[in-house]
Amino acid sequence: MAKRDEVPDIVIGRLPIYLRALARLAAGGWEITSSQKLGDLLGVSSPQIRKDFSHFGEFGKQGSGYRIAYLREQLTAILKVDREWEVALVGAGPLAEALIRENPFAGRGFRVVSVFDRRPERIGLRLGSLEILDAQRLPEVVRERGLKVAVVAVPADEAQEMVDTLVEAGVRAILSYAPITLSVPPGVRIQTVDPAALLQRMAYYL
Amino acid sequence: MAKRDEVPDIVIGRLPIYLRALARLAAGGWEITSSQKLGDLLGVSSPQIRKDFSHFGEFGKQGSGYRIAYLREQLTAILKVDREWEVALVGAGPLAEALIRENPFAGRGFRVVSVFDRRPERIGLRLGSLEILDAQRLPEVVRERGLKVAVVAVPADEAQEMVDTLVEAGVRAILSYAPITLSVPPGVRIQTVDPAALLQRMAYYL
DNA sequence: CTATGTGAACAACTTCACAGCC
DNA sequence: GGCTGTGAAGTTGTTCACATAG
Repeated sequence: MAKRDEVPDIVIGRLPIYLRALARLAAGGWEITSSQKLGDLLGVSSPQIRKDFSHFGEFGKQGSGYRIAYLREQLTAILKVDREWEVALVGAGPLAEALIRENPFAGRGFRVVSVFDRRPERIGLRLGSLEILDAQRLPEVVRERGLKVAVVAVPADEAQEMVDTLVEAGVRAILSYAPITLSVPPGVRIQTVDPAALLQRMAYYL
Repeated sequence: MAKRDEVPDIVIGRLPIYLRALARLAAGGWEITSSQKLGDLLGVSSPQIRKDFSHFGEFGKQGSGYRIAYLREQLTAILKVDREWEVALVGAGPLAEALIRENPFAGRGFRVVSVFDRRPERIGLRLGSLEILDAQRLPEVVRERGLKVAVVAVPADEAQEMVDTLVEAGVRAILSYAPITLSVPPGVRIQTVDPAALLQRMAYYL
């Protein structure tokens, strides 16, 4: 039962969370789970989880629950992370270095394949196994490799310009670490990581 | 008109975004703005913004709009970021290093005052001006300094343990970079930064 | 005439509760 | 008996539209 027709974005946003939890359950040796168990683990109600899944199909067995391996397959396919997207990393500062070193995208559908910086003193250096390229070559490389995904880790004043360049070159999903709201044309997605904003949100309750 | 009685958390979550935009407007020399202008800048509807503010008071002038300086004062006070919260940073890997070097919390109400790591080879080293302390001393330092806020940047398997220790020592707001759902008791807030989850969320639309 | 602040109308999301299947 | 999948009910959040103030 399900059309992928108009699934609310808020539901899409929870699928990666479910995937995270399922990966851990699988790593812990579990093969089966239930909406109840998953919900307890995540602080989400069990009907919420069942309703979320129901937008895409019927993944469980009544009476027993969900086979974890199968559910992961389904969710990764829905999110299109059952493949590895090549990612451009724009900005080669300390944060970019941390991203390359700790690689939080590993095993989650993304792999950084090229790094760019505009500062002459950084161009040509290596970050992990990647050579830092001149930001001027960004459009060329994005187009040649057909990159659709990028991570932006440049100062706030340069971010919009970089985003415009990326979009122009064909990128359609951008993760930005610049603490500003960026504008993109329809059909392009952008998400901002703003740790200070998250702290401020929590400070209200202190 | 307003009780701060029961303001929806989703509204609280937007205040830092408004603050970000106001800071930029102020930096650009603007003194006055309107819900319309702010909304255009942020991709939010103008009634949304007015309604959000109305939970806390009346900050504007009919006919003219909002004085940016005054609005910033009010919002920082509401979020309790009109002061500087001292923050414990747990985990001294590359990500922690990037946080210290790029300091995304500067000017936004938070300052990292101590860094901890459990690995003997890292203890005693410096990160910026801070000496990396033995994670064993965490409860002691948190208690002595009365820290209420912490950032967790340790591997996923160690995160829950660190969170428990922090909470036990009195921390009440935690920002975690571990890609797992962590559990905290009532009265303690936690937010997770999971860049891979954000990318996965966007991948759905590719 | 412009732009806020806000009840009332509307839309979106979540939870309930139960039929149906394992 | 246990747990899913799902319409219907309930709740929460957003937008409208206008009275009101500058």
